Amino acid sequence: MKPTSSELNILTVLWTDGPSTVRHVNDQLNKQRRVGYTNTLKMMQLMHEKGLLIRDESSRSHVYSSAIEPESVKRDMVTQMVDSVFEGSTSDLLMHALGNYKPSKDEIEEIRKMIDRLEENE
Amino acid sequence: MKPTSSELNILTVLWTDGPSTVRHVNDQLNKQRRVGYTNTLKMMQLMHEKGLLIRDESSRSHVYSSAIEPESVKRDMVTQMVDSVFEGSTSDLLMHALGNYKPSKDEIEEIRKMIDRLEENE
DNA sequence: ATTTTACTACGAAATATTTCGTAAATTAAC
DNA sequence: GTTAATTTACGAAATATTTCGTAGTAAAAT
Repeated sequence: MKPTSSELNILTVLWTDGPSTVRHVNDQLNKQRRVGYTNTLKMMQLMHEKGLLIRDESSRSHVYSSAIEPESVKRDMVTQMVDSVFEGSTSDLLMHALGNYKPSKDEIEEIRKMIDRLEENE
Repeated sequence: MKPTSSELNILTVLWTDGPSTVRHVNDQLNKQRRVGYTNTLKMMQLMHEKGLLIRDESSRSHVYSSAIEPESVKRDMVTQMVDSVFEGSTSDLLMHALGNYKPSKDEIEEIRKMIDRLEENE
């Protein structure tokens, strides 16, 4: 699954706030940039048709929720990025991500643990 | 700089093979997927207008090269990805990248070194 | 010199993505 | 019950991206 930029904005709201009306999603989006209500509505209707969103029509204000898990989207986007930009090299991506990153001590420890775990699985 | 998908394909060829004619780029692209010559030509002309490519017109077959460094594009794309998908958390991206990754011992060592270097800079 | 080949220029078509306007329907307010 | 407010439906416009067809031009081959 490779959502477009606008779709991703909507998904992020739903992942964060849970099932929501168009009104709520639109309000959240407008904290970042101006976007019209019918615009958001149309996007969410299209996403519903695509199977990206689930819609509960039982009440007048339809309640939408994400049909896909954030983990799966994140995984796919990392994979796609590695393939398209880093020529298949995950370690190259890691190098770049680490390159312009100032992690806290805690985060560094977390990363170390992750690597230790990887090493054990050989 | 946030090149589109097609633009990225062309840039990758130029980064790998250096300054090239449209013919060469098109040949390389066709190893992956069918794409017409004029299609590639048009893309590269547009990219030239945008300032994404440099064009040497001295010989009949124009020779194009990338106007931007791969490092800078990679950096920008990682940043953009962190912002749009991982809500600003680089370590979240790292976790996902490490998550579905089976690195070799050498690569693990390389990553360790990178982390050690980060820790020193505190 | 004539024909063939390869390339660029140009415009437009095709597709995908995003945005908007208007009408119809339902609920809420008065 | 009428009016006002909110929501969805629908269609279309606007924009961005990708693909293609044709014509003109220069070089190469014969």
